[in-house]
Amino acid sequence: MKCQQIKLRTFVIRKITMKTTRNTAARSAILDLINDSHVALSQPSIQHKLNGLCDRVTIYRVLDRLLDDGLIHKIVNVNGVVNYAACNSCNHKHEHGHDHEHVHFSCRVCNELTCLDQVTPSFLLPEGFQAEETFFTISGICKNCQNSNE
Amino acid sequence: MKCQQIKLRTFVIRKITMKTTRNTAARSAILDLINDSHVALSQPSIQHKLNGLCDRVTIYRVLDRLLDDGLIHKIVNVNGVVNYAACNSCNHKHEHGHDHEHVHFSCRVCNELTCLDQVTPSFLLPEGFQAEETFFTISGICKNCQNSNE
DNA sequence: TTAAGTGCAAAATCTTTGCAAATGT
DNA sequence: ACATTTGCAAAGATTTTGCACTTAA
Repeated sequence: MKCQQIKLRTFVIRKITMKTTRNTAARSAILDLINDSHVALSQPSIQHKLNGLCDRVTIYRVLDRLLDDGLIHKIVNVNGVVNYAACNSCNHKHEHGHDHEHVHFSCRVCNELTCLDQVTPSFLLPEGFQAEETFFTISGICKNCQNSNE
Repeated sequence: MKCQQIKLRTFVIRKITMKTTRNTAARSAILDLINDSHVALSQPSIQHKLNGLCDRVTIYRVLDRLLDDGLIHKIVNVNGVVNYAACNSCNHKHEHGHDHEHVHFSCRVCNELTCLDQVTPSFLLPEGFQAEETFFTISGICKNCQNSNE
């Protein structure tokens, strides 16, 4: 309860002060990486791909900023690892976070996390529960690994 | 790929050697806690409830063992926190993990994670993807918080 | 008795914070 | 010029590992 209020307040402050976003090397490198990737990337994998271009901490901060700016979204994989992906299919309509009604697929073999923008599961909630966001991840074997196994 | 093989091997060894499970104080206390809870519990919340009865590390190890024995299942909440719940509705039919087709509900207000055993979403995967397990979590406001808000 | 389980200390991982220096606009 | 962003060091938080000690069966 308290936590929610604090978050909301921070958000309002950011919008009022209207900080300008600077196009730094770190920011564009990270954004390019995420935009060019067909799978979601974790901080460690981004760090590895950047290969020392910038500090560990900078990556965390840039990712937070990109989230804030609505350019990427955050997906927690089934193993608890946080991943980031480009916001192609979001329409930002929810009050509490973006609209990410689409499903994610977590491959057991290559361990990659893919957005399945087309898939929208249907479900019926029991009385009394009010849904705001869905986090649907299906694990199994992805297209690539399936094909390369034949 | 390599990781998968190692995991499989460990699993086989455990089944062959057939270790006997000892009914220790820690194990039964933790299992009781999880069985008696209507929501999923995280390691920190279990540790708090046990109030120093056993070591932090023991809790991790007992939880691993209970998972292994199929008495509990693991749910990663939308914030990445790992939770554990009793295996009431599992039917253990999958080769890669249990069958947890049911949905979990994560409450934004009380932060509790509940199993919705009745709910089974339907979806259609794109060609090439092979589903084995589903990890479906819906966040919003749970029954309790909805009611207490009226 | 003795293998399984535990406690403690220490390491490993991932993430956040504070502050001074660097940099984009 | 100056507010934003970065790097570094350090702290937090969570989970794992090694090893000697304890305990259930």
